[in-house]
Amino acid sequence: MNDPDAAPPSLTGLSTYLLSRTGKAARAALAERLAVRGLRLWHMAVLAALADFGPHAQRDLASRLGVDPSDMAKVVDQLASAGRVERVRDPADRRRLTVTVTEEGRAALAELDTEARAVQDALLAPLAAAEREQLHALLLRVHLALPGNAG
Amino acid sequence: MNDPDAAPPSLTGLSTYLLSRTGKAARAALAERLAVRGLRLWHMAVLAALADFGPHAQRDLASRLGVDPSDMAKVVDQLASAGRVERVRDPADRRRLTVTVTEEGRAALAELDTEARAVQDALLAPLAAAEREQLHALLLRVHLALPGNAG
DNA sequence: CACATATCAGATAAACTGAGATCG
DNA sequence: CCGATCTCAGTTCATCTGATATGT
Repeated sequence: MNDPDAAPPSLTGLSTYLLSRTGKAARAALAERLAVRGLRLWHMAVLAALADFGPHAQRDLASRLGVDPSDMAKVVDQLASAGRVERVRDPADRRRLTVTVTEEGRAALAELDTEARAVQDALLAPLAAAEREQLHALLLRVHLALPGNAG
Repeated sequence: MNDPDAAPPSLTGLSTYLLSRTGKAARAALAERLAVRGLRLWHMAVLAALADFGPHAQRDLASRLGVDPSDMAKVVDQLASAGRVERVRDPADRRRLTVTVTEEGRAALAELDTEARAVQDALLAPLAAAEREQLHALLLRVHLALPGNAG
């Protein structure tokens, strides 16, 4: 009760504060795990987008993931250097670079997903399985309504 | 369905991703509102901690909110310049600065809370009232289990 | 002397901005 | 000529480190 590190009720009474805090903890925990492989969160996001939706122009990748095109250039460059994606000029529009995930990329994504599940299990440890599903369903609806995620 | 800006299911299937994304959106939306008053999120957090728990040594404020003491020095300094908190030397231990919220500070906090509620209403618009309470209860349990928030 | 507190200066990483090169 | 794509360089902001001054 008298925990000197307890958060202010004025803040914990706000769902947005809890979202912000738990989201930050989730991100930090996963980022730490990816760092030991020399990867960052955007690397995983790019691999996931390519695996789920197939090859993208670099511009479309940036748009889908909500990241700046100039930053996407660096991320894709790093993934290409590691052999996890391939970049080829689109013959139909030679401004565009078509990015494709490689087999190494798919394998890496599978491992990253395992890491993410482990982080999630740790984070959601206080919740029972049914509660986790509830939480996920609620979050999914909130996420879908975010600007730029229109369903 | 073919929305070119839809997020990858590999990611939206992870609750941690949804937490991270919605949390970021919540933080950004509130930060934008506070910015027009020349405030940032930490300012609100400090005011909330002082209002909820009474005066703190600056070091204890940093510890409670999980922010670096060197950064807390700046935040408190800005709040003091705006007359929202007061700093006095602790006579019992003259290394310590006891920080107290002023009436202006309390008034500001009330306004910030109104802003936060508005942001929250917008963010959680897709959910019914009972669902919002469910979400809040689940998040609260996850938050309490985070390292440094031991209850 | 060892430790704690507050503060300052600098490092680091993430996100954003602007400009240039290539191409449609 | 205008606009889109990719890329590089630089800015901004938050967070973290290190060092210093003061006090216990």
